[in-house]
Amino acid sequence: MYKKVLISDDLDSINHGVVSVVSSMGIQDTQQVQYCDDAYLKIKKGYRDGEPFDLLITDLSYKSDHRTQDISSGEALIQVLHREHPELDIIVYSIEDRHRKVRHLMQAYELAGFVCKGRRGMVELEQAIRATANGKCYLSPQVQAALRENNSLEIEDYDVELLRMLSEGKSQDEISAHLKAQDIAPSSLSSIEKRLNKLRIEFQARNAIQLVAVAKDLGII
Amino acid sequence: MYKKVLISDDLDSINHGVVSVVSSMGIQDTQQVQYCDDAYLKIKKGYRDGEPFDLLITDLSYKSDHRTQDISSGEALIQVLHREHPELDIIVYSIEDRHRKVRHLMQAYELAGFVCKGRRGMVELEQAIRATANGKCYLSPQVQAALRENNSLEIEDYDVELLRMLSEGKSQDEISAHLKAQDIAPSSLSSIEKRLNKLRIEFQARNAIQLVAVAKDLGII
DNA sequence: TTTATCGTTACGGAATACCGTAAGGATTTA
DNA sequence: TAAATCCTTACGGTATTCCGTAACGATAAA
Repeated sequence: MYKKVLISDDLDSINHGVVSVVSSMGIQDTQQVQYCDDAYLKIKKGYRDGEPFDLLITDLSYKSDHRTQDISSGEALIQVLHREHPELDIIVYSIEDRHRKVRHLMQAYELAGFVCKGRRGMVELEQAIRATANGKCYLSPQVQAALRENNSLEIEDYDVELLRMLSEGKSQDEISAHLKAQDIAPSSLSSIEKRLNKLRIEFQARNAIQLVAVAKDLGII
Repeated sequence: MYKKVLISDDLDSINHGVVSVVSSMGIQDTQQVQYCDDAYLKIKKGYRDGEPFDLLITDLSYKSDHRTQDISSGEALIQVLHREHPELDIIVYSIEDRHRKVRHLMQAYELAGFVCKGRRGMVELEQAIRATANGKCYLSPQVQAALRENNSLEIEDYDVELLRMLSEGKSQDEISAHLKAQDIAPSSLSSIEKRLNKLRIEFQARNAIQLVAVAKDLGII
């Protein structure tokens, strides 16, 4: 079982609940933070002092406030920690349940677990801690299918950029000009049309308006 | 001070935190539910038994699951309770902090308070309970400006419906036909164009794509 | 090397969105 | 009542999107 656990969530009510779950499992050394930067510093300090954390439970979204942060999102925190300390177990505890996103996170950062906040979130979180402490990977039931699916058509950064510019009101002509100016290929109006057409088919959208709406719903932009 | 409090939030971790706040204030009779329908039934039962709740603390968004619900959102719950029991104090405890939405809820349903889930959410919730128990209205600091602002141009249900249909990929022609079929006026293509043009100006959008994107960001659709 | 495939670009036509103008009707104001 | 204002609708022109076709070059396969 884990000895030293760090809990990071910006909402105090969530943090309160998670701490009580972890404590009730007999883990003595639990600390909690509300900012990603604090989480990073605490984990770094743990390594420096020779008493490293062996589990991080973190949210994904952190509301920004008056305190300016170097690390402003849970994913950014996970990314840097996975790079610098790949042996640290990380469980995401988030409202996120979109399979595409879950799969991306699990695979890109080799997460120990992913628990969806929900009606049984605390119960599942306890199961996740027990499982991952034994080296097993844990996923909340509603996202267990995430890893099995292989959405053949992956969205590239280029597509996201197209969708983003569309959502900012740029015409396809302007997008073409912008890409040309930045030496990004393909940049022709025709190529942009073609790519957007592919995206429309993929997301079953009838026009660019619905495409952007769907992309927003899916969290792509 | 309140004697009997009902807490409603679909996330168990949030509920856990709110219960501990309320209990720590010395309120003995606190109950909690995770579905809007349950909240409604419990409150109804309280009145029937002659021991009504005098405060409801509720979230706004409830994730739907296998249990089909008559009341599927916090706003729907608030609406029906405000109509049937206008004397019941209601505090919303939500992640929502968009002023337009907060103002709408506060004014339409005469809420006792609105607390934003955040880093100090539990502290603010306690303040809110103390304030509203004394008949005062409470708003979290970050939304206190909501009531003072008077966004002159209000969005009507009609506009929302237009934006919703746009986001579903309908052409303006199809929207016109749909409105005509439902005997909703104005329904001419020209009127729809004009109305969308007004919305574009209001939201500073360059075209319908950006308009829908902005409307989604603002939570209008 | 030759062939096939894929990605990029160009072009043209149809559909749709965007934008100004104006007529007619309903409502409000003088 | 008469005038002014606002709302709805129609119309026409331009811009943009949508969609099919095709040429061209790069890369991969035979």
